[in-house]
Amino acid sequence: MALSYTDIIDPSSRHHAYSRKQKSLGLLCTNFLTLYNRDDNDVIGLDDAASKLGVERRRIYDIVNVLESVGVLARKAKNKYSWKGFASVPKTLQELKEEGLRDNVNTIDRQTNSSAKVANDDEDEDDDSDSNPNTGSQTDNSGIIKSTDVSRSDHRREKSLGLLTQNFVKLFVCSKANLISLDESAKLLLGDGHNLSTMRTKVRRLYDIANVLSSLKLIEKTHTADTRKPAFRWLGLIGKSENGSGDPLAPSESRKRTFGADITNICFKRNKMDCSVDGDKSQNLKLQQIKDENIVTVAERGNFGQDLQQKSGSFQFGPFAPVTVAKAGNPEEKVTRIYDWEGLSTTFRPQYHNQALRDLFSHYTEAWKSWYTEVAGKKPLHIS
DNA sequence: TGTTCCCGCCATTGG
DNA sequence: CCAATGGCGGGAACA
Repeated sequence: MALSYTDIIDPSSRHHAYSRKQKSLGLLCTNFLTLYNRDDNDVIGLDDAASKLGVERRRIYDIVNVLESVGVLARKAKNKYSWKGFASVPKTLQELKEEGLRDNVNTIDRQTNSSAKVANDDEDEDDDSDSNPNTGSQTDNSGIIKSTDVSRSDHRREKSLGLLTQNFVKLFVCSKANLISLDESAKLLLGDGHNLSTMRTKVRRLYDIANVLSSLKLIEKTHTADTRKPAFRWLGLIGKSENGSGDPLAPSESRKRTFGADITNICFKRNKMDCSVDGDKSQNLKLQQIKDENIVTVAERGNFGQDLQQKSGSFQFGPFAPVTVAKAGNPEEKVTRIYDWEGLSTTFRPQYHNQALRDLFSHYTEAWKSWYTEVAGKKPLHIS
């Protein structure tokens, strides 16, 4: 009653009916990340992903779309996506921010959004001028800008999951608010013409997106301080770990997980159950423990459970959690890690409440990163 | 009961 | 024309 048995079921699983949690988009995304967030990932085939993850193709589209919206992936061609990694997330966020600010003049409200509307998507498309495959290397478009003018047939785009994701993210990045409830953001993202039905649908999508974003740890689920209403808090680039290159444990050991046991879950149908996965119980912990502490701003460090859930919970035997969490008594929470430079810049993202400061810092970070990218040739993507 | 959100039908789009 | 893509909302797990 009080506690759900699902959290304490025995490892070998008993009967149990179908469990939704095991098939959530968030988990799927985590697995996806686990599967592809490694060194050289040339191209990611949707079919490949679908079969490896043991899900239907439709679901892959879902996560891939939001992943792309944040910059983790880039669409290469039909059925093919390229892995860009978390390293390109900051850049994307920055672009989104600028775009958002530019789009809707000054609508930055204070903390509690009141009567301010942010990012209203009208009827027509919002002609995002950045839909080109910018491969992280800034500067001029290298070649592939064939977008003479946005295809006007993209009337469908306006309701796409991808765009919704970006707008949702803009909501956070453009305003100072760190806490937003879904129906709130749905209301915001929806003009005013809000039909109950329309709202509901929008919120459904938002749930989907939120789950994936949570998996990426860009946001976290919580509750509003005063109200008991559930909401999502923006985490942003706080502690991006694995960058695919600075990961200490990747090498030597089996980088190519030989045990795709749980990543590849092969159960379908709602009535079917029993995924016979041995390690999924630890994933069920979810992130409930956080409770809410209105004081915590961006500094988030207390979600070890989640961290474990993502990494060790998925596969591997709970390895490098220590490096990440290390200290626990450190008040200021500056996860000092030793990734590559990008990781560092990310980690040291200032936690000031001052928007201007953050903005400025972001700018410098961005500039530096661009430079680094060029000089170090981090991303040898240069066609022409 | 209200909230969360997975499933998959089927409209679109692209080749 | 067919295959890839992806809205959309019913309705069931969950709290």
